[in-house]
Amino acid sequence: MKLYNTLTAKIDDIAPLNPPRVTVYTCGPTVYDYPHIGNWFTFIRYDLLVRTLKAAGLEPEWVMNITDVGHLVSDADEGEDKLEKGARREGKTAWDVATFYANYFQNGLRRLNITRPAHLPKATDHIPEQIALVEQLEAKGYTYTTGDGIYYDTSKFEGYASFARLDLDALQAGARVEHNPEKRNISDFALWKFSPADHQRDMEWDSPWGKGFPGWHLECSAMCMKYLGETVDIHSGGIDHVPVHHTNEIAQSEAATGKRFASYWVHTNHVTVEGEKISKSLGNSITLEDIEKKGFSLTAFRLHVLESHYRSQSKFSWDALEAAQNRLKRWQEIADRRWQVVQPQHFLESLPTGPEESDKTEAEHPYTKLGTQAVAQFKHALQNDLDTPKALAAVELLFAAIEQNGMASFYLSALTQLLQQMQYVLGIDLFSDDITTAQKAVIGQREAARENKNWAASDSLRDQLQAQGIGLRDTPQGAIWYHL
RNA sequence: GGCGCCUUGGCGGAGUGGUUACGCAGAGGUCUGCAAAACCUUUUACACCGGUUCAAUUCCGGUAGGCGCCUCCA
Repeated sequence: MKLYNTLTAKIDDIAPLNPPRVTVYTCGPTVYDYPHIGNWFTFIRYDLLVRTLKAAGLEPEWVMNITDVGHLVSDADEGEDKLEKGARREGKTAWDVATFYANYFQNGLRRLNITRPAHLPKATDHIPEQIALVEQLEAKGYTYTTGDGIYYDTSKFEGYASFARLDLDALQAGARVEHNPEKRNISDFALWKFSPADHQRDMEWDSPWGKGFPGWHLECSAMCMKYLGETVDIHSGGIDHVPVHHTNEIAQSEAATGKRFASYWVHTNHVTVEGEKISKSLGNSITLEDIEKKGFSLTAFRLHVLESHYRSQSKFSWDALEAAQNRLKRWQEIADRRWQVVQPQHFLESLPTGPEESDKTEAEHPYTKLGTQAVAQFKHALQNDLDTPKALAAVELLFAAIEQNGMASFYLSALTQLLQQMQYVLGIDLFSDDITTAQKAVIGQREAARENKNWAASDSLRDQLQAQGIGLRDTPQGAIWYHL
């Protein structure tokens, strides 16, 4: 299994600390509003990562946090807490907002067939752990106090800039936002923020430094280490987290433990809509409900996500989603043909005959090999940095052969294997049930009616099946059915 | 202003120093009782300008355009 590692800036072989166990931490959602498709792109891709690790014979233990406090409007710890802001907008408390959107998020995981992580810890359930981490950092001299909180002194952590390859001096010169003037370095960030004097927060806790709430970066370090140990194998998140959030997580965690925080860092790129990034202010935050409202299935959406590589900046458009839905429909029809094996005459003729060639059976036939190749290519593509577009091309390789040559018996094993892989690794289930004996009988009757050119009877039988959700198409080899 | 990425045919999207990616859509044709498919064909695809090379879409340099992060955001 190979993955691009932000830490080393190259594609690395995954070697977990304690194989076959592999620990995976993902930065989850901040539950202050409905997630948009960009968020879901990310979570589908991490689901893919976990499923692929499993398919590679590893035993992933996946933890995804839920941020329900402390994520300020700016990632650099300025501005208002998103939860408190959301609460004001909706006329609820921050606690209500967090609960509502956390539930919505977990529902979304189910709807999109995203593997449920082993743990989905909430920041508000881990305040003591976070306070303990700040105390550790304080004891080691990494912190200082300002009027509004306890800050981390990034100049004390050697190599702070190296993970994201930051140019701190340039950052200083280019800063466009007003920062807390008490900060010693522009990159310093809050570990613990004091509650404001002028109003009462919904969420606040006592701490050795006074009443307040934890900084956003702190929760991930604390929960990751609590559930997965001081060194996690794979840490993942959106690409936007590289320069600030993950850089700060590394600084906090490694300063506290003196150990490497994560061996592999995996980042997904963002998706654009109409060539622009998704943002609340641009009003292009499409939700799952919007997708369903337009008549698209969430499976089609999932397939669309998998049609691009996770590290490329992908594009979302309704046309592209429609293309994915059409493709999915075609695939479902091919999957149905698992039940309709017909040995095409031209294959039988092309098979070698004669006693001296009796070993050269179907297995060596080029058409049979094609199926084996497709399965191999599929697996290889995914285990090589999650190359889903290439994996989908492998699926097409076999599916096109079936469409062109017919559903011959020697495609059956490859088809079944690919359908299993798609269900297991891609999370797209194309397995369908066979039609009933009665339905098969109807098809037989219709064939007979057609023989007799009794078109009225033939059409009525076809309508009868259509009402049961079975479509037919006539071919020279007979009728092929599919689920509508 | 700083840092980074990208530019492939109508759309989406891989990949490669010389051989069809793939999907969706469009056009023409074959087949067809109807329907639905299927099959075949199809528009000089790799931003532009140089360079390296026997050969570049694929490597190097530059130009133009787009995008992302530093600020709402995965």
